Amino acid sequence: MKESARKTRGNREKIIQAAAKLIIEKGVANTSLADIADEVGISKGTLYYYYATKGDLIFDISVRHMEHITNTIVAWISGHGRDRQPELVLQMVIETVLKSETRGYIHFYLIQEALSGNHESLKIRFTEEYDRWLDLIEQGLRLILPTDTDFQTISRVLLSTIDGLLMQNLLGQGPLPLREISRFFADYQGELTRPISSYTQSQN
Amino acid sequence: MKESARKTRGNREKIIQAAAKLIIEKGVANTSLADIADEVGISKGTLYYYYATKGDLIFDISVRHMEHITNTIVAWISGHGRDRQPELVLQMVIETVLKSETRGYIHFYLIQEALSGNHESLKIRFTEEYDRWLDLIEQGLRLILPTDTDFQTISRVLLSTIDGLLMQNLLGQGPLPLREISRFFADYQGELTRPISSYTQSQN
Amino acid sequence: MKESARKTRGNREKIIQAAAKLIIEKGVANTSLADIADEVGISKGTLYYYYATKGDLIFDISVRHMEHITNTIVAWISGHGRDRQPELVLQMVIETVLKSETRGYIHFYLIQEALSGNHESLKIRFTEEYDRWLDLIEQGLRLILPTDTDFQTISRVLLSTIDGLLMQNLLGQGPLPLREISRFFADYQGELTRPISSYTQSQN
Amino acid sequence: MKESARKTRGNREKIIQAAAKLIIEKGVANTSLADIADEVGISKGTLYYYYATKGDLIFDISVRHMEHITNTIVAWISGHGRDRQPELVLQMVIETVLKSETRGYIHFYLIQEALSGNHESLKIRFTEEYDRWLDLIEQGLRLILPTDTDFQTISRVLLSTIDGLLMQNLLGQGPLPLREISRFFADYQGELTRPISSYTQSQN
DNA sequence: GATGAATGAGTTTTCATTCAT
DNA sequence: AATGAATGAAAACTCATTCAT
Repeated sequence: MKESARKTRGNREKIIQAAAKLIIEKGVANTSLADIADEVGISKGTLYYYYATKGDLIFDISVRHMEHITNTIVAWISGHGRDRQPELVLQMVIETVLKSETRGYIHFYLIQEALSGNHESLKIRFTEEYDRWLDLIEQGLRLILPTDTDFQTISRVLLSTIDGLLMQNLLGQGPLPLREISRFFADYQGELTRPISSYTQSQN
Repeated sequence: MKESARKTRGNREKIIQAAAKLIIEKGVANTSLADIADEVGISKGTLYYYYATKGDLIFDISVRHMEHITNTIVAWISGHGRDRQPELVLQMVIETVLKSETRGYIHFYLIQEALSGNHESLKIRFTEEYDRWLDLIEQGLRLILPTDTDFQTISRVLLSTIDGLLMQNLLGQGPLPLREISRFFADYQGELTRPISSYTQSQN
Repeated sequence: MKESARKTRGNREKIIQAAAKLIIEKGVANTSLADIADEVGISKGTLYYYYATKGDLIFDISVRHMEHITNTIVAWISGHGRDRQPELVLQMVIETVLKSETRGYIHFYLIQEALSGNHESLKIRFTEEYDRWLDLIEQGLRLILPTDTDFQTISRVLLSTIDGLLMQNLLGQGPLPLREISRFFADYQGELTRPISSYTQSQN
Repeated sequence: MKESARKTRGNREKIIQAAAKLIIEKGVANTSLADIADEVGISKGTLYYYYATKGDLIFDISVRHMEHITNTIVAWISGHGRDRQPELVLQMVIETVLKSETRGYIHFYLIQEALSGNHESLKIRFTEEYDRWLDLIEQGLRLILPTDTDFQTISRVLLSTIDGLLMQNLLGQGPLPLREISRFFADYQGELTRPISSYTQSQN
């Protein structure tokens, strides 16, 4: 019992790792279940023993990926937030996401899958998680930026910037000026209280 | 000859329009050549008369899409740049990209295709175009932001933010605070000359 | 144009014939699209050019089969009804259905498919057609049986009997006493007007 | 030993019940061994401890089903035959088969399986049992119909009618006129001795 | 220029069956 | 007795691409 349970977990892990590797290399659409099974060294049938559907597998990978991101952000906040210069903290964050080319790429491919397939639940999951990330980033920024900052907005801009940079990075855009970008956010001095001039309603 | 040349061009146009429409709705991967042919009202065989390959068609669509973006940016700079408040100009830019949900989506899907398939030349083309856009945005910002701004960095952040917001928009993230984001960029006061503190090298 | 249209129709016909043949031999479930394609001498891909779905093909075969039965019944009524002994007419009808082992079997297999798969529309179609057959049989029997017969009931019994005999025939039940069965129906003298004794309500 | 033998029998019973339930709902083809194992609450592996093959299981279910039918007919004859009006007895018989929609359906699905798969022995078994049923029905009818009836023929017609009605019932054919059909058989007055007119040989 | 027909390689998925523990 | 894990063969279906007319 214990034996097989361990085996199961081990194999699930192997499958996830193999699938993630292939997805990072080729994207979800170009990674077939046959490819994954080959990579793990099992048969397609066995793969289906662990995941009833390709979608299920992708969902599992995505959830783990999101958890990883969340954990990483949390770790930064609690561990490194206080004692460093804002700029350096930000630089670390941004670089961590982009530098690990492997980990970064999968983020894009998974979102792409959430958007292209019939994966409504995956889409929802990502949306929820983005909200969580925004909250966490806001918390983190409160530790290193002046209190009169518009934290909500800067959090959104920071998160969006990271996503955008990731995309450009994947495209092979040359070296990104990460240090300058970090400084950009660290130096932000926008006053929260200034009245907003009206152009149109801010709607989506 | 002239006759048929005109016809050819007309059909190419129809194909592109139809394909773009379908891609916006379903993404590249879920749009088959049969779908496109149907939408145009021609046969698949005819489609192949105009484009030797699905990749060729996507490439053509992409190029036109990039040109459209480039033109739009240029128009903003030359036309609207001077006479308005920075904040309003930025808000307009951002909203224009995101609001036209239709047009925006195709950008993501085309990049996705450039990254997922064997479309090295498309990837390169996108990379080059991104550089151009960065330049243009920088030019535009020089007209509305204080001269001591780090234009290069803020341009990159702005462009990345737009890409990131687009992605989140596609995911169905609720209403984005576009007005606040515009103000965020308009209010940026970071000094260009401040020395950069060293953490690590800024590389990709 | 004419050329290809003819080709299309010809191939559709070939496919239907081949599929019918295989279904008669092995039933629908045991007849794969690969089998059918092989039998016709085309590729699976080509098969899908003609029928978008296995269900579509089965539906088409079913409709043709039903039409064939309907036509057969109509032919009996109009052609042979008047001038023969009731018994002989009935015998002919019953034998025609069962004798042509080929044709008969497919009826069972198609109904089986209608019941086992997700073929709601096929089921409906069969139900409608059964109603039509009941009407037609009733018309036919009016020509050969005494006017005070309960035509509706005897039609239903006759049709059900044929279905039941078909099933038993398929099972390999030895020679069926078709001549006696025909006489059974021909000799039926039940009076329509006798009051029905009440046991319970006659509901389904 | 006794202990385990009892357990074995108990589990076999559970498996049969579960399988029967699923077959009635979905037919044999749509009932997988995994479904059955789930329904019983055992593993697929265990299922194979009790039945070496899916075919074996189906065979066992079929045999029990046939026994059930046989017992039912016998019970009618011995118990209810004598003291009622023929028509009511017949109505009861017919309704019993069709009304219990649950039980009725399995008959069709099992025959379907006997015919579609490679179940020669099952086919034979059904054929034999049909002969037995014909005999029994004949015995029963002798108790309630006039002695000059052609019992063999009417038995066959009655059995076939029931099979046919069952099929139409499954198709969803509206309410069947069961009372009228019962009366049809009860009122039959065909003389056994009338010479058969010759049309062709009565063969299958 | 245009088209209908044909194809083949690939994809996801199902499932009865086997077997070591 | 029981089970979880593994498998392989087959199934339906998709689609970019080719080609004769």
